[in-house]
Amino acid sequence: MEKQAVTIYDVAREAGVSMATVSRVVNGNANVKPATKEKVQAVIDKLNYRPNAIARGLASRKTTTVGLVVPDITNQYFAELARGIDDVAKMYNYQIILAGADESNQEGAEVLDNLLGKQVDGIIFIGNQLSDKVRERLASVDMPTVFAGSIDRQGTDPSVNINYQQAFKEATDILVKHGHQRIAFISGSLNHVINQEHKLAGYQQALVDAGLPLDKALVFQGDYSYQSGYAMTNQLRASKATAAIVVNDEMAAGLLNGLTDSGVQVPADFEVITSNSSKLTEMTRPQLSTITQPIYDIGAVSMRALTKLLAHEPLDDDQVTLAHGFSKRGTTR
Amino acid sequence: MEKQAVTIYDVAREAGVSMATVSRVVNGNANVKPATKEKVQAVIDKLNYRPNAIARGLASRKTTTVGLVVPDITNQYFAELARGIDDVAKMYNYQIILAGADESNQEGAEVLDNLLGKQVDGIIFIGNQLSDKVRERLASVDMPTVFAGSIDRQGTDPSVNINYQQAFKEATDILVKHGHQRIAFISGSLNHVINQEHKLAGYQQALVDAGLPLDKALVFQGDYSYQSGYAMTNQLRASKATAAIVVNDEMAAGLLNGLTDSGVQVPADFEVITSNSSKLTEMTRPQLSTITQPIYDIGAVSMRALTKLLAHEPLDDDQVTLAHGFSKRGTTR
DNA sequence: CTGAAAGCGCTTACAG
DNA sequence: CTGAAAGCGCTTACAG
Repeated sequence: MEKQAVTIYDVAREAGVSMATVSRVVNGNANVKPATKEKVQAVIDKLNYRPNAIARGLASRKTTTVGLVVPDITNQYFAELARGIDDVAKMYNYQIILAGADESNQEGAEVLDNLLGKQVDGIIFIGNQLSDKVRERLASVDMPTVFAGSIDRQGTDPSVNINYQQAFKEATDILVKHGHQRIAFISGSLNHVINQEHKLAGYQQALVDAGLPLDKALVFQGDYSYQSGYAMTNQLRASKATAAIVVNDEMAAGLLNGLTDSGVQVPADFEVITSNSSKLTEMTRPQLSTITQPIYDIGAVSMRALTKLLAHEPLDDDQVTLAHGFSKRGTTR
Repeated sequence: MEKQAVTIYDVAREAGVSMATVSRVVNGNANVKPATKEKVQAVIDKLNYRPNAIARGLASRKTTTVGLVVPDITNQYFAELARGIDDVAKMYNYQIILAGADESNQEGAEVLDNLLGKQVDGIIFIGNQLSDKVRERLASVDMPTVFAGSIDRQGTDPSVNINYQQAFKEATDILVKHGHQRIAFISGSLNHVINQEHKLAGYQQALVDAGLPLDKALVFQGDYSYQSGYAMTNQLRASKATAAIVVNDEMAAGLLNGLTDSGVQVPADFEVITSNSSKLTEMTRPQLSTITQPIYDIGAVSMRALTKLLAHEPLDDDQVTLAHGFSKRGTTR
């Protein structure tokens, strides 16, 4: 089908040199006489030679390809991370293989196997939770891996995140200062380490510091979707909560609209803080007050870290923590 | 770095057969005695053998990899298309290489070259407009290509879309019926064929049918972003328009919020219809009335078409048109 | 600075 | 039904 146009052999013959020399020119190897280099380069241009990355990958055992494991690319947070990753990958001449891995089923391991079969040089993991199966498999092949905006139970691999616990504590503090006695925590599954050990922990710390009780009836688990946020509205109202802090923007948007639809005035009667500062936070009305995090940068820094790993350069910092902030918008007073 | 665990040679030796036989078993070739097959499979399982896709790709000249060219994965419309594409790709055991190609600069050609270097079997193109440079390059290599939710000037490659012209005509008809005399058309660049020849054409047709004048002052060009929609507000008001139809949801969300912020009541004083029915249309307040299109399916059908192309199976239909509809929500009366 | 040759891990005719 | 061998298009020591 594809007409494998010109090979390294063609340019070697045409330029009157060996394949090895062509290879050196293509790869920018210094040990080539300038005149030779020019001659070869001319032929390359003339023949419009483009090296076959597959052959190169087989011979060198490096594919300049990295796998991006991501549960759902239509999620704004993940998509913005992916954008940062892809941009930096491009800079360093890596390609991204998308590995959509729905976290709710067991396809993660299969997806990973496919990636390994493709001989990716490394992996970037985005997601709420790494399944045990996947972690096991990952460990067994010792593939360079970076976690972007994601927390692994083990914490042995490099990662880039904000300090979720601190950010959630601060956000909860704001609600506490506004006098709320019953503040809800709207989470994804609490089996996800990032929720249980980081975000929930920050929320609880703020309550404890304020002398408020920890009431389990104020902790809700959704599935990160707009719908699950919307569907939570009645339960939330029944809990007598007067404010909520939400772990992701899609659920927060759903919740906000649910509240509004059931006649609750936000922020007058109920305050909401979300936590990803994705594009969505500007689109709702009122706009969502949010913990701010540099999502694009988290992705970019993660990919940069992976390129270092692959080049065997030292990482200044294994567990990078970027700065977070808070943006007061329309859902807080 | 990577320990290339076991090769086909290892399992051949262990199973007491030739590499060729192992290859046949792995590829499900029928010409293997059941007993042999079992024996080999047992060794494969025992050694946990996973074929090296790179070597396979080199030998067979097929990589089971397709390139996905997409301008911005953080755009909801594109992301939902990508999701459909990726899901079907997974079913047919294809991997997706993400090729982010900002349409505003010239990196498209480079990105395509990278894809070709990686020996992808085919390409799915998502985007507002294919640059001439890219089209040229694409044509010169005759790579199987499918356009997903996207229009190419030539229209020679297979594509999956809705009937944009008809959809925009119908949507404009609705606004006409509501008595609007000045209906704005909020577009991306009019140099983009999909806008000029399809969406704008449908809008204009409705106006002509209704005996309304075509006023260029009512046609606006943004860059598809929320910000560009928001920034258009004042101009739009100055145009004396009382309704608008918008080519994508992010701009529509920006416009809606811009109108609301400047004290315009939507839909009482101004009606808005958007056209992608992405998740965003539910998140705004009021929720956006929208042309509905099966975005996920457009992606899925596109990828399915590509798999057929790659298997040299006939395509029932080269230019697939899926059904569209209209969903009345809060921004129309 | 340059070339000959082996090898990367597979698939694919070709024989039998 | 199975195997021996060539070949996919490169890179990489090794020599010189």
